[in-house]
Amino acid sequence: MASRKKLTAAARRAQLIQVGREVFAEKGYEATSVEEIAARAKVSKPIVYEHFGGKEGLYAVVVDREMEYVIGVISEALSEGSPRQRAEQAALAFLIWVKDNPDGFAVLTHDAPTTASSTGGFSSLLNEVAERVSDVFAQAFKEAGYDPEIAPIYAHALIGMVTLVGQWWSVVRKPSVEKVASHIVALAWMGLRNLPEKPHPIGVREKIA
Amino acid sequence: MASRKKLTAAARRAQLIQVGREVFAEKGYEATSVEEIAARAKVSKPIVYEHFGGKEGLYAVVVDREMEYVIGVISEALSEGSPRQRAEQAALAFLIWVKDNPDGFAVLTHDAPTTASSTGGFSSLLNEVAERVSDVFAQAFKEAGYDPEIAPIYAHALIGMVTLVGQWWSVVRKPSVEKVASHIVALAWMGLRNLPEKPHPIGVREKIA
DNA sequence: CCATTTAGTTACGTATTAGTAACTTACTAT
DNA sequence: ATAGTAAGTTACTAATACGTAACTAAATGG
Repeated sequence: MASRKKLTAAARRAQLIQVGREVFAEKGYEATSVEEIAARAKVSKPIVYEHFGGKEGLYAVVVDREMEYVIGVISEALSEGSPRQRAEQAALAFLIWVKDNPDGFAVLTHDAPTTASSTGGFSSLLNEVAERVSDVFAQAFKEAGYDPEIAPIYAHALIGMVTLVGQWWSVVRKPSVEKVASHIVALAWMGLRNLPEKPHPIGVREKIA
Repeated sequence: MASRKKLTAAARRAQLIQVGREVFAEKGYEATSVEEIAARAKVSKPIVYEHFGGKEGLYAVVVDREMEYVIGVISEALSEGSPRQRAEQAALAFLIWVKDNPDGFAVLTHDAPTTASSTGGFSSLLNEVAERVSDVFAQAFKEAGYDPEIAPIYAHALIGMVTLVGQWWSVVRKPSVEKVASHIVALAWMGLRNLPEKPHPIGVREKIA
């Protein structure tokens, strides 16, 4: 009875996706109720069913959008430049995405519904992102004539690195993403052994390699 | 009515912890019902309440045990040797834990309940592990006279790296943990830039650094 | 062998929530 | 204006799950 205005189907759909992403980000899939989404959109439950068929439907749409977006951003960042530049661009792109789109990031880090997991086995969708990046790596490894079996190790390592740092950063929000990205890339590129100037080594004792 | 035998309180408690860990590992906190836990333990629901007060109680116990264990293992691995040795030992210790205790690992990877999050903000408990490792790093950074503000970046990066690789590995289970650990450590220590012999660089083009 | 304790069970009460059926109100084009 | 349609609501069903009260069966010791 509050807001007596009506939206077009498209507009309401868009709004519901936004609100849904918000709530899924906050509570995760299982803990969110359709009713809460409806309430926050100032609309009644059946509307959600009208547009998305149900909870899973809306979730699927939200996830798909976010996945496509982040994969696109990373792929593009990875598409040209020297290897190091690619790494730098990709890391920065990912962190900027985390910064500008915390809800989407949260949705992908939370547990996926136990049932409808498309690429079964993984609990969080970011593993799926890692899988897709793995393919790119495997390709590169193959072309370079190296063992493609170990490509996933590196792909997952790098994604995992950026992901957990992103998660940490999205809570503390300091220092700047650029600074964080530079440190990450320094680590990934130079290794702990010989980090340049600003970024410093991990341990106290520096003797042996 | 099936199994007409009785266990001692301690034994039942131990069994319930084990079963609970199993189920929480499979479905995550929200999606598991105490009824299922009871059923799998071939026992009726109130027993669970008798022993742990409820779902959260059992979950808390399971999590606490697993946390203490993995933190202990990592701390010990980190306690002596050259910096590189420490890193190697820690990574290997972590991966071995993943290998030998996949359920515990899964529990810590899944979402924690939205309500009782002790160290609020984080969704998965492994972030908490990272936090505790951060402290160790910060200490080392401080003693070495470097900016301790950036220590968490490296700590989270390393843990994230090992975690996601562990998650991937716990699904494919190949190659051996030792091999995986060596690759990870090579990456962390040498960086992508100059990986030794076996581990090869990320990109195709090798010109510029 | 029987009494007391300890482990375990059945049966409920209450609450939440996914999903649906039937009805109503705002918009729009003739 | 008004007929028709698109958007939205109320009210309900069915299922699931947490938690508890009251009761029962097995072990243990005198």
